[in-house]
Order: sequence, then C-alpha cells, then structure tokens
Amino acid sequence: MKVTLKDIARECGVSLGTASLAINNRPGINEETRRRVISIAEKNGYQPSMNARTLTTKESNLIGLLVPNLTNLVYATLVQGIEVAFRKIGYRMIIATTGNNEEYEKSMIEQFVSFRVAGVIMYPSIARIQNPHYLDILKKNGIPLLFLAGYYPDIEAPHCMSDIYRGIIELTSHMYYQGYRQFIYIGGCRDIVSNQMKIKGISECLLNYDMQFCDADYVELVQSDFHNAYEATVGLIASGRKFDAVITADAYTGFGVYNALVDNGYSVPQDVGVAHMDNLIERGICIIHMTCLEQNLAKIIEESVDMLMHMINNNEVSNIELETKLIVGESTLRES
Amino acid sequence: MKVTLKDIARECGVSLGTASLAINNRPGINEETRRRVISIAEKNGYQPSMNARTLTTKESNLIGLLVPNLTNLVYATLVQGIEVAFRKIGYRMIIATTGNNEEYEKSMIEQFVSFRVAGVIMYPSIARIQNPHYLDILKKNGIPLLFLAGYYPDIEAPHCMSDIYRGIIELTSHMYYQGYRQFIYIGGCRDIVSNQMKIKGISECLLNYDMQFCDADYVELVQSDFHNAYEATVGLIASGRKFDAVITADAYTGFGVYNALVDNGYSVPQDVGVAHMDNLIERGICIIHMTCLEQNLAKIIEESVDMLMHMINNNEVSNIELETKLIVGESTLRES
DNA sequence: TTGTAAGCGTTATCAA
DNA sequence: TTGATAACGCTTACAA
Repeated sequence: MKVTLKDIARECGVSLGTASLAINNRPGINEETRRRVISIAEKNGYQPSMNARTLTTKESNLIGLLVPNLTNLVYATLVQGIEVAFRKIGYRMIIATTGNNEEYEKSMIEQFVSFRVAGVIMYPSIARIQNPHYLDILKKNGIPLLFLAGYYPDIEAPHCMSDIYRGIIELTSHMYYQGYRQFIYIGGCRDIVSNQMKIKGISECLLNYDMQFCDADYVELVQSDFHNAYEATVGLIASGRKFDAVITADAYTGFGVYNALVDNGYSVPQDVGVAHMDNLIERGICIIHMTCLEQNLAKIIEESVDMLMHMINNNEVSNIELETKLIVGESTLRES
Repeated sequence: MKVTLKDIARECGVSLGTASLAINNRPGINEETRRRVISIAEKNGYQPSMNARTLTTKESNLIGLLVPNLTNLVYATLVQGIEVAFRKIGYRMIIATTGNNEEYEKSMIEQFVSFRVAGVIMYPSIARIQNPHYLDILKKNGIPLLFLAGYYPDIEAPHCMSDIYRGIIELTSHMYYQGYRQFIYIGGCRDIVSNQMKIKGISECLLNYDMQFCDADYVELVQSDFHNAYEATVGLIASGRKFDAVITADAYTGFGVYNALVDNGYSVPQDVGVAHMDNLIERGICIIHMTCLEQNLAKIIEESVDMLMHMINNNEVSNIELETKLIVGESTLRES
C-alpha cells in the first residue's frame, strides 16, 4: 500500500540509484530524467521513508522535546517556540509530555533513543525523582541532552534557564519595601531545582532585613494549580497563621490564593500582597493586575535551540541563566 | 556510538536472532539466555531502533497529530488528552503545529507519511486553502485521516466535532430572550467550516424571530485574539455601527471585545451582551464571568481516538457531532 | 533452543 | 549519466 522508491523507479524505467539521485536533487543526473522521476513520484504521492533513510544515513534530523504537559501556557509557549525554531533550520521534533510521571519520563526518553534523535531538550519536572540515571541511556547512545528551565543536580548536562534566584530577590525586596513582612511561598514540590532557587532567594533576601524564611513558610502543593492553591490558602487562614505576603509558583496558583483571600474578607494588596511567577495571562482578562516575575521565554527558546545545535555539532557549551523582569501590578502596591 | 542489537549479541556470544527473541520477550528461548541478553542490553543502554523495526515489521505504532498551535488552550487540551489516550493503548504520537500556514500543513502531512504513521488526526485550520488535495497523499499511502473539530469540505474523511450549529442556536436564543436584537459575530476566517456553522446557526435562529444576520454582521479578524478583537470593536464603535450583542470565536477574543466596550463607556451586559465559544479560563481569574458555549473536549478526545483506531483496523466509522453546553454568565444577564 | 539468511526502503560506492 | 550491489539494524522463517 505504501509507495516506495522501487515503485517509482520501476514506473520510470530507471534504477533505484538513479531514482534516489533524482528525488534528492543530487548532481550527476540527466535533467530530463530527474524531471520525469520527480513528476512520477508526485503523481503517486511518494514520500521517502524516514525509517529507511535514517537507517542508512544515520542522521535523523529529529529533536526530542519533553515537557511536563501542554496545558500550562509556559510549557506550551516554550514548545511552540522551540518547534518553530528547529523547523527553520531543517529539524523536526518529537514532542512528548511526562505528566510529571517518572515512568512516563523514562519511557519517553527511551522512545527518543529508539528514534535515534539527534538531541534531546527536557524540562525536568519530576518531584522526588527516584533515580534520574535512566537519563544515562542518552549518553550511552551519544545523544546530547539539554535541560530547559531547570536541571537534575545528579545529571551532568548543561541547562538553559532563568536566573530565578536573582529575580526572586528583586521581587522579595519590592514587597519588603511595600511593607510586607511575613512571607509565604506556595508552589509545587520543594525538591525541584527551580523551587530551591526561589527558597534560597527569598530567605537570603529576608536575611538582609533580619527576617527569617523558615521551612514552614513553604507551602507545598501536590499540584500547583488554582484549586489546590485556593484550598491551601483557606487552610492557612483557618489555622490562624499570620502572613501578609504570598509568592506563588505560577499565575493560576496566584489567582487561587487571591480568590481565597478575597472570599475570606481580606483585601489585596492592603492586608496581603500577592505575586506570582510568569506573565502569560492577558491582563485585560484578569480580575486584578498581579505583580509577577516575567521570564524571557523568547530568549530561553532562542538560546536553548542554539545550545543544543552546538552540542549536536560537538561544540562545548556553558550553562545559561537569563535575567527575569519584575512587573509590578496592583496586587502588591499598597496605597501609602 | 549508537548501541545496536549486534553489539549486544556479540557481547553475549549469541546470534542476532536469539538476541532479538530475548529482547522482544518471545517464546522459544532459554530463560537463562534471555536474562543474560536483557541484562547486558540494559547495562549498555540498548534501545531497539524504531527505524529498523518499522522497516521490517511495517508497523509503526505512531500517530500523527496536527493542530494550528499549542498556545491556545483548546488545542493544547485536545493534544494532551489525545496523547495520553493513545499512549494508554500502546501508540506514540508525533505532534506538530501548522501555525495556520498552508505550507507548513502540507509539509507536516508529508512528514507523517515519511514516518509511516498508522493514522493522522488533524485540526483543519487553514482559512482560504488553495488546494487541500495535498491530503490525498495520505490516501495514496493507505494512511487513515480523521478531522478533529472541523473538516475540509472537499476532502473525503470522517470528522469528530461539536455540534456547533445547535449550540450557537441555543446561545442566540438565550441572548434574544435577554432582549438583545442586533448581533455581531467576531472571529477568524469565515471560510472555515466551524465558522460557517456558526453563521448558519445565528442567522437561522434570528430568522425565527424575523431578524436578519447579514454579511456585514460577521467581523472577520486576520487572527482571532485579544488585541485584534479589541481594535475591531473600537473600530465598530467609531464607525457608529449599532449593535447590542456580540458573539466571539473564543475567550480571548471575547475579552478583547469586553475591554474595548468598557473602555469606551459601554456597560456589559446592560448596553451590550457578550458571549464566546469555549470555557477554559478559570473563572476566578476573570474580570467578568462570561456567557459561553462549552465544548465537551473530553468526549471529543475519547471519540476521536476511538474513531481513528477503528479506521486503522479497517472498520467503518461515521461522523460524530457532540452536544455543546450553554454556560450563562454575567455578560449576557440583564437585570430585568 | 539456537544460528543463518532474506528482506524491509533507503543511500553510497563503484563499475559500466 | 546510469545501474548493480552492499550496508544500515532489525524481525522472522527456516534450518540445524
């Protein structure tokens, strides 16, 4: 049923080799023959088999991209940007999601190997990862790996991400100057590198002002989303815990917190200040303009594609950490 | 650099065939040998080459999925759901975006063919498509095609989508009963099937009330998003055009309209009612609870995966059109 | 239970 | 400018 080069060659009355030259626009073939082969190929809907081609040439021109999911706009934006960038330079992508599931992550990495991809970009996401050394399979097969927006400390591979540490210090300082004193962070698993950077940033910044950010100030959600954040905040209020500043892992989580506060009679920003990571929701949609820390996703996309290409070409690369940008909104601007 | 089965066989001191049996857990091989082969394979990070395997078995277990982009939550939700569903039944996906670009769409379809995918699901999106017959290449290669959430009228392939026609009638009626009389639709290209269904629904519904929905009442945006909708609405207002009801292609467009109205001194829902397709933005985030027409995406996912599997197994399938659900929000509820 | 060899659809090498 | 042939990594008869 599939159309093969042999079919085309036969119909044209030429040999396989000749047909191959024609299809691939290689020199050393009569122009007239080429045209005939190509036209017959098109007529029959012939497409060269990637499988056979990769097998012979050992070049797949394929990139594997692994992200936690696609319904989070940060991931989706990264994926889309990276796909477009690679397409421009003649590479194709296999996009896969892990669902924050270690089994899936492992199986998708194996999948990439079995496709013989030229390189892998992965957004590391698994919370308490059991054994990230299944990533070693990439090295064993000579496939370069680049971590996007984070990394696994145990695995030797370069990364391209935002300098969240610096960014969160800027954010914390801003909130401090607005008079907020008791900070809470609400987000996903604390074991993830990016979250560790946040904790480090917040606590070191507060230390400068002789304040402490302790373990209990990190509210760890099973999943960082609107509803979990809402419930967690309600719980926090019910527990009588004192706090006047909340920083969250992403916008959805931030709005969950905001709604819980308002529903319980608190005013934002007067009673409590709220800020979140990332800036992807159209402001005109939102019930309040939230203060947030914007990552330069476009730059992350550009740099990570660049880095991986260097790695594929056996060049050295060094880690990249990009500046973030503080966007101050109403949610942390107290009337003074 | 890549690890092959030959390497494993050699290291184990068995033949290629035997190694293959072991790796694939086939019967007719000594248990002890199997264990040895498998353990050596794991040690070396061996992964069978999909390329070679597909070439021999002629079964790829791959599905091609094509959507306009990933940053729109509707598409992302569909992609994610479909990926998970196929993974459960042992298929892998190649996810690609078209960026609403006909060239890209064509090239991705060719890509799918060259991967020898078992089937293709595509979200048709190209506005004024020049020649959708590049899809014929799928049929020529015996690859089943399923349209998701729309279809190209000229191409013979089944589709799975919402019954937008019925849904939009329900929405229009609701707005009529709220006293709205002059309808505008704002969305993308009118040539797209789903938009035609909307026009048909609105105009037939209005006809029942002796009202007309004419050509000029369809405001066609180059791209249906927040900013274009905002500008278009401002333009509409400036032109002195009379209208008191706006239905939009999606939530972002709807909020663009809403903001333009409010910024120009109109009140929603008193002066103008606004409603949009789809219901994916967390309500707690939004500045207003908009009336919208919710598609049953979960069902679309389930049914489309099911349909494609039937097609792959050479069974007949018939088109599916699923009910939508009207969610009434503040944006069309006039105080009476 | 294991080994041998043909074949999958390409590309690449070498002769003609 | 073309054709024949080996090779890529794997599966699968079939033979041993």
